[in-house]
Amino acid sequence: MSPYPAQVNREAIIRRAREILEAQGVERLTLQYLAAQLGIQAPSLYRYFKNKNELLRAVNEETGRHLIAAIQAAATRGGPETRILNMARAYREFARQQPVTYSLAFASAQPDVRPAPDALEGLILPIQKAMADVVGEANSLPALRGMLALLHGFVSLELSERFQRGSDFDATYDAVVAAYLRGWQEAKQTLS
Amino acid sequence: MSPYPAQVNREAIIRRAREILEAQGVERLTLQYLAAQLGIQAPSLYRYFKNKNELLRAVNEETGRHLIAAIQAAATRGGPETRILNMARAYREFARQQPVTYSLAFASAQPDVRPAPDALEGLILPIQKAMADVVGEANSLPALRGMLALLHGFVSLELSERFQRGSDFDATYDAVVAAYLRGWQEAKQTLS
DNA sequence: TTCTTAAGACGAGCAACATTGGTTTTAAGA
DNA sequence: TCTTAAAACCAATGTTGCTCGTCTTAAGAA
Repeated sequence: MSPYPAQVNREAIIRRAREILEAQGVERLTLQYLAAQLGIQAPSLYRYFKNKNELLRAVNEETGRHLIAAIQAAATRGGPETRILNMARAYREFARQQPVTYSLAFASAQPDVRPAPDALEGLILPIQKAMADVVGEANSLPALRGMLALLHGFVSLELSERFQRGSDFDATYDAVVAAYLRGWQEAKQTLS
Repeated sequence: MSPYPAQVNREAIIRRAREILEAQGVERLTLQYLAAQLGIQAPSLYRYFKNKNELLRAVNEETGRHLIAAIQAAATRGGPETRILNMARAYREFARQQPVTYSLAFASAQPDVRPAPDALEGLILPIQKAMADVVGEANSLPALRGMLALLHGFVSLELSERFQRGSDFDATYDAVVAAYLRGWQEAKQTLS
């Protein structure tokens, strides 16, 4: 096909970039270093990505796909409350296992490195579904948004060590998610 | 006192840096540009800050102080639930009015630019106090953490436009905060 | 008033970085 | 064997954070 078999491709670049991120941190992910790890020169990366931000966006969308997979795998069985708790745990587990890529993908202020919104739909859908079962269709959307905020907020604060340390985050997390759900269920009973 | 009256000082530098941040974005806050806006040269800034990260940390701690003032001003009157709702609204209002500085201070992944934990104690205390009144002392700490997560998470997702647009965020926010509080109150009743 | 002094500002320059343009290398297909 | 075009490279540029040594200036001592 091609008159010059490529030594790399987008997938390989993204994979290596994510490895560098988790193993050595964001600041080590320079184009020079990434290229060197791939056995090529930095300018060659521009064959595959318009610029560094586009590369980062691709990395973040890959992170999004992994997170989606983790969420979906956690929502296989049980009632809606159980599924939500399991998804919430999987969400936090994912962020704790891949803190650098998670932060880069979901806590970055830069607009042009964020995953495209529709690339994250698979993340929202299973949670939305279970939430609708728990709190009812009427409150489904605001309840979902609060849940996403709660998960992302807790994980962000935990990763950036803004909680005072010393207590059991696992139990706190479960309790917080449960409390939030209870609050919406209470509303449901009140309104119906 | 000094044999050479300074043309700038830490406060003036921090103030100008925050102006640049909100008016022109993070990427415009380079040492060269900041210095030029102050009428000095970039190397002179190193008289006042060890490096750029220390400058950013000072900027973020100033942002923290402003946020604390806004929170405290919002918690002056009313019962605990009212105070919490008002503080939550003030928190979001602050972040919406100063999105760049807020994101830099509280959504940044860089550890060494984050405000020192004890610099944010004034932020936590009033919320903690009101939370204790609402959910009881026993659950006070986990409930507080969940509340902080909820506020920060909601604001972060809203600022980074990760909610699908089109609905009333004001009402959603209030409803979400109220639901979370209700959930803990429910637990209190159940346990007592 | 003159002199000493040290803080404050500057100029020059470095290394790391992303990015670009032009050139060379390579292997597939004619 | 020759043509071709993709892939990789080399050289170079502009920007950035940062350092070093030097000069400038006004306060306080003489």
